[in-house]
Amino acid sequence: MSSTREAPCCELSASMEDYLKALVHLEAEGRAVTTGSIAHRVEVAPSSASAMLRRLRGAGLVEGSGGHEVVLTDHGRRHALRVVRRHRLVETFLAEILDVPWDEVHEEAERLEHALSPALEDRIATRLGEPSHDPHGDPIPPRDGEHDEAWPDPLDAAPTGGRFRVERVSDRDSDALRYLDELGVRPGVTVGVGERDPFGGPLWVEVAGRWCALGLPLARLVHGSVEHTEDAARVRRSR
Amino acid sequence: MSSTREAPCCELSASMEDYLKALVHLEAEGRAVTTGSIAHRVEVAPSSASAMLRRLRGAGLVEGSGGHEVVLTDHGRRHALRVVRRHRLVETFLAEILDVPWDEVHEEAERLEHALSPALEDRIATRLGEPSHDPHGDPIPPRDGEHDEAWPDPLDAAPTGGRFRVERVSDRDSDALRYLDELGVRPGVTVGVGERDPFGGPLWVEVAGRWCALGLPLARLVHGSVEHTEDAARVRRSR
DNA sequence: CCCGCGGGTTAGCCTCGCCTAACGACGATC
DNA sequence: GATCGTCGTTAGGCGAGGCTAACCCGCGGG
Repeated sequence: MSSTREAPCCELSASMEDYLKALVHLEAEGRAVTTGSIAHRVEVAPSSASAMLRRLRGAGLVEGSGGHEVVLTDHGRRHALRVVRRHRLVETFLAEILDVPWDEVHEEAERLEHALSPALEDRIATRLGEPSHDPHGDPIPPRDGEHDEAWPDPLDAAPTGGRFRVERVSDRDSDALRYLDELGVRPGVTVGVGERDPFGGPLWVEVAGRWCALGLPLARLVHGSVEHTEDAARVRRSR
Repeated sequence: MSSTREAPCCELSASMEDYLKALVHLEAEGRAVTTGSIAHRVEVAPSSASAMLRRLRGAGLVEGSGGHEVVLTDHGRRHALRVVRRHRLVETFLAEILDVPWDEVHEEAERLEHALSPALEDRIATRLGEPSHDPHGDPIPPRDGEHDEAWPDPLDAAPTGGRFRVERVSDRDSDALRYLDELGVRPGVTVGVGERDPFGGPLWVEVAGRWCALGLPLARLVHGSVEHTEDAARVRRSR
């Protein structure tokens, strides 16, 4: 039972797992992976992140080489992806088996992911048929092996006039999720991309025949890929 | 998100929940509820239990009045039963929905019970049809209202020659559970009570037509009630 | 009557994870 | 080239929850 005398590396605290997860996410979003961005992500003072990074370095999960760059070691990445896998399996499980609405599953999974044994993780995966994506369209890392966490393009960068296939929606804002769900914007849905109003105005999209205006912050939560890639390349790199 | 500024009483730490659970269990088993027995139950040094009891007293969950007796307040009992409810709901859920074998559910639930939101607790209960008992036959406390945690009689006190209906099996020893399961001793099963070998020898019971010998420690894990209560009263109080 | 012993508490210490405040280093700016 | 933010780290604390060692109290036995 003691948390002290375990294998020197295999039992991570819930906090450590949260930091590892944050590292994977920042990396995947292409953001800088620095003490500050990590602190912001896990909602903690920079000094706290600094201390935790020292601990993670000590555990061989992270390499910082003393400089500014923070990089997961192979070992650290394996652990981190494991946590992400558990999180997304739980989300999928809650949505499919218990009908928890997709805007609530994230918060629940945030706590449950730390309480799942490997055996239970396997059972859930099996029960769900080894799903590849969670309810938000996030890819579920495999038990072991390669995993691509990269995000498709954001909706706000899609070319006007094109069709955009929604593949993945950020799960970090529950209210936004609920709103998008009401509008019908979900992974798997294809929407029409309309005008972008000037001066930071909304982006007009057509969902199931209805036009609606999405504020930029909202549009940026929606990711996917452009269908009929005629002349899209130019617009796509407009940011 | 912060664990600091919540309602001053409503969010209990996982440790506190474990202690509250221990209190309910000791009480139900008729054992003395003292610092020592609590410490033993939560596998902690007596001094640690002492400190925690001070905290629980401070939170108005426990009354000790300074003397030796440790008693749950109404408030404390409500919280404690809530934890027990979550634990047993999780056990039932794991067994029914994920086919986790009954000797494993306890350990998993031990961690998951602290990570369940009230909403999820309700969803699980609903999904399972508001079950009244978990896989070991332990009664699940209702959402609110009265609850009887008392144990039926132990098998080792059943009168020789009678029939004994198994109602509840202690979930604390996983190996024992697995063994009992192999023998066919489960809640709902009725066994025949045979001779008790002398000098602490095993108790012979007949399960589904087969006779097997249960050591006393094992027999004491099995609880239930005597069927055909002819002349049982005498034997039942023999300890 | 006193002694020993079992059980509870106190004292003192540790780790983890968080905080704020102060400090230092580095790049942009004047 | 001096100055000022922006970042990161260090220093110093705090609370929760553990531990060991020492102490204290009450009770049964000699």
